[in-house]
Amino acid sequence: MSGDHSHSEDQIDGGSRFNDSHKHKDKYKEKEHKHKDHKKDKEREKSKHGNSNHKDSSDKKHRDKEKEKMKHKDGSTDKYKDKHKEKKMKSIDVKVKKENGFASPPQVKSEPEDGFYHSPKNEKSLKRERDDDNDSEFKPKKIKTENDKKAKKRKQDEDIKPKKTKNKREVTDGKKKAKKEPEEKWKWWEEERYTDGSKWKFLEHKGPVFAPPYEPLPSHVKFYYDGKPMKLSPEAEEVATFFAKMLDHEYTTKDIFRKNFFKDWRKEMTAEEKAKLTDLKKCNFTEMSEYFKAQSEARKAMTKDEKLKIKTENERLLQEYGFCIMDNHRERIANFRIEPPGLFRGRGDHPKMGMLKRRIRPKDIIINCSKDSKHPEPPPGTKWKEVRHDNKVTWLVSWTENIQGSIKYIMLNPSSRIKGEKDWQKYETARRLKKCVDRIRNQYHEDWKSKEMRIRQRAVALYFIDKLALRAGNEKEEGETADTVGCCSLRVEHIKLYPENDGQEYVVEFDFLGKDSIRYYNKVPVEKRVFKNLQLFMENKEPDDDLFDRLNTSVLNKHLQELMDGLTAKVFRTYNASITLQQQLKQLTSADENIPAKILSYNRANRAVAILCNHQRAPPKTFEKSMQNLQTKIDAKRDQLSDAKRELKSAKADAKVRRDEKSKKAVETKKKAVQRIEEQLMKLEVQATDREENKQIALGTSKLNYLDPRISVAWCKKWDIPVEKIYNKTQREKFAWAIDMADEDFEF
DNA sequence: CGTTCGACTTAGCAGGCCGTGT
DNA sequence: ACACGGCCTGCTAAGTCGAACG
Repeated sequence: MSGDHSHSEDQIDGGSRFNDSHKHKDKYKEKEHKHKDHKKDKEREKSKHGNSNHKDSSDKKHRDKEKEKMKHKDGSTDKYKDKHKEKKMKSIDVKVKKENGFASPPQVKSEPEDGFYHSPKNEKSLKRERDDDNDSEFKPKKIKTENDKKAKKRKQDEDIKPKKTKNKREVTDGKKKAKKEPEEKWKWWEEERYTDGSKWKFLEHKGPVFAPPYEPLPSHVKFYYDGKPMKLSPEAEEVATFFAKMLDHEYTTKDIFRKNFFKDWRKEMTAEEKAKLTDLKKCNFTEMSEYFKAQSEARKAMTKDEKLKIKTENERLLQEYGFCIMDNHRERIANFRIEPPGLFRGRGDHPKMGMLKRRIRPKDIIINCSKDSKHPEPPPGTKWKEVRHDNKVTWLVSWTENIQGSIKYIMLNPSSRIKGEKDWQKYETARRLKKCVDRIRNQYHEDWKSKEMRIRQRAVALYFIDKLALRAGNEKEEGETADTVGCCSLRVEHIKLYPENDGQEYVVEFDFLGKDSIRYYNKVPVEKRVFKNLQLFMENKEPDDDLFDRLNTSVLNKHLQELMDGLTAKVFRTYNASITLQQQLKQLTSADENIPAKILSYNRANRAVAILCNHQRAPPKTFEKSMQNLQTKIDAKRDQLSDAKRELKSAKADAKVRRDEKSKKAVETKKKAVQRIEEQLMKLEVQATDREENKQIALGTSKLNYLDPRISVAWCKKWDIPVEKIYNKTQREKFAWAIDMADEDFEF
């Protein structure tokens, strides 16, 4: 390989990093078998580069070489700065007292003295506590005493009130920012947090909602084998319907999918079925498939009444099972329905696609709740696998899934206290990184020159994580999952080095499949020293060898932990995402623009982050069409505008002649009309731009997971933009803490 | 020490809900 | 009132990372 990498065509397309990853799958497929045994590779690598002696000598050689070339370098390139231009770079005393000198006053938190509150026994403090205490903006303290009162009161009368009814007004009067927060909303962020590692003191819930039982097909819907109708046993039939439902999907044509499916299907068959059904190709599911399509049509065609009935029933289920009581508050559960059985479809080229995801029964279920709560009842005649009372975890229900053998959980909604606190804490950690990132960057620049290979590798990897916002890249078990990588698991075949490319020096081309098999493609100029190191790391390796053979995520994170308390690889993503948003907003927002234009700016800032984090999406199927529609609207609006202008002109002329009040008024009216239309036109145009730029970029992920909401809230307040323009209802619920506490001066 | 497990966050997509424009 | 399409929500897979394990 090497020479002709098969990407030329990709590069053409506008230098875009965005390509349909799935289209490229085949390329990766070939490679797949090649790098079959990683562990071995790694070992081999190690011995290749030997320990001490070999390594040292080769390192040294390079070191010397680099030294001379290194001169002009080092000052991080402008490019780099561009990307990370922080405003406050000056701090010379990067060192500072910082991230450990927490003065955390482990104050005695007053524990409400009633029934289910028992005092924490082990008072080991949590990271989170340190974060907080350490952070100036973050002061639950003063509120403390007050909180205690509240806490007590909370516990007795308890606001276990049924859902939120209000809200409505807040939307309607949108503009004048919700003057009165409905006081029923619990502001957990003004209260103390647990310091003893417990996640709750009291937890009560109704358990999960199971998937509805299988309903056998009506007898007129037939399955055919080898052209002949065949009645299947209910078990086999159910699995057959899973396949039938996916029939128009491309993956039912894939070998692996079919093979996995057939194998698992046979396990559900009776002996006779098993004997008879030996070839998937002879199976005809089309009648079943048609039947399901008809069903779904029928569902769409239901009357209002029927739909309403379903809706009501769903609401009932939600009210009954969708909430729990945690520490005296009624909190929304994220996923209270157990995943129904079906055929597993992993993302990308997944070796297990098509396998049967089995039905979860009560005896698979572990319930977690407090001892003194009313325990959820298993369905009649069944038993839970276990009921436990572990308040060191946040989940309510768990079970083990059969495809990967991993554990699945039922947990709370993002709007819950328990998720919110964690989220808040995450951003506080990122803000602490901001305080010492210069120091850390200096350090890894230094480490590029280390005589130890492992340190250089660590330093280069960290540089990628920082500069490119790559994920950490844990190793994965081969054959269990799609072949995807992150930073630490990059292989030689995933990068190409160009001493010079398009007039730039030391360019690295990345091309690999990351999480969810989304392709990461990027060409970046790097510091010379990085480049040289990469050459060194790649020496004598095969394409499927690990690029960083002396590094893994655990080593890296251990190192990071030493640099800053709570620092891990993913904190860099959070930090860089948030700081980028803040900078971009500062840079792109202009005071004199109207609201739609400002929102475009916001979206562009958001987009910059999404691009940084490589958050892609498939272009919406209806993209072209909707673009066209929009264009049509714009054209119409243009016509309307010129009409209005013409009218204005004639009205003016008229007024000039007549000089009476009435015609003057008419002019004013027309003027207003023109203005209004201009505004509308502009709004449409902005919308078009926004949409076009957003074609294959997904903003949601960064908005939800990487951008400190307080930055957005502050921006809204500063420019008098209603938060509703930025966050929809769900998002506002999730970020209620930020909306409540950030003012326009908030600085990330 | 490396490996596995457990808990929790991050991710894109399908499908349907709902608001908009006619 | 209705059709259309955009966006929201639910879903669940796929990551990260620390701790337990052997």
